[in-house]
Amino acid sequence: MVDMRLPLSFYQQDTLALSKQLLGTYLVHESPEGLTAGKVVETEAYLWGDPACHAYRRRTPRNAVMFGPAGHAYVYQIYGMHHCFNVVTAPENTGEAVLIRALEPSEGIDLMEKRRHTNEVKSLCSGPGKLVRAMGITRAMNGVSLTGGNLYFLPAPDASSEVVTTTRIGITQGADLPYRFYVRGNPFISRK
DNA sequence: GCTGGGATCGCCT
DNA sequence: GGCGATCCCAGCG
Repeated sequence: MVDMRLPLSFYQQDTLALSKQLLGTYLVHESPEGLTAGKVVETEAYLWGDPACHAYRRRTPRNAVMFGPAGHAYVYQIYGMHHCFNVVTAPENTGEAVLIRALEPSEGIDLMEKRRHTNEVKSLCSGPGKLVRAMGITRAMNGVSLTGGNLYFLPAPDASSEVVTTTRIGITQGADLPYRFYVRGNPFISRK
């Protein structure tokens, strides 16, 4: 059987380009509890020199993975209780990443409902903290490869849909930068 | 050592 | 729509 997962070269694209390229792809997690997958419908870019980026100041233990090679997972805890999942991009020693903000659930919806304690499919993955929970992604997966493990992306099967570009959510620094992207009209995004 | 704030969510009004 | 939960860690002293 052919391994369809997106290759390393996919993640070595320019970060803003990749933020848009990721829309329509499928994020898959083969966990011990079962397989879950969803279509990426909302992303945000965090760039080098961008004050909202965790790598803005310097390399620290928390953001170290962002400075590593592209195609790895950066998972961090936020507000003491939630986690966010990012795709590391850019060459080594350049801290850039794409935050995955929302998925349209496609596989393992029962398992997602169990993990999220809700049966409302529209809200299973409609936010960065929610999708991490629904997909069974944990802090222990910070730094894992997206090209050689059980967490990976599959190519977008359909023709690309219309992408809306807007400002990012929940930040104060760099709030005016147009680094948020989502699939127009998709009901599974975190907000308009 | 301390302390303030954060790429959020869900419940309450 | 507003706010409290909750904790790691960066930055400063």
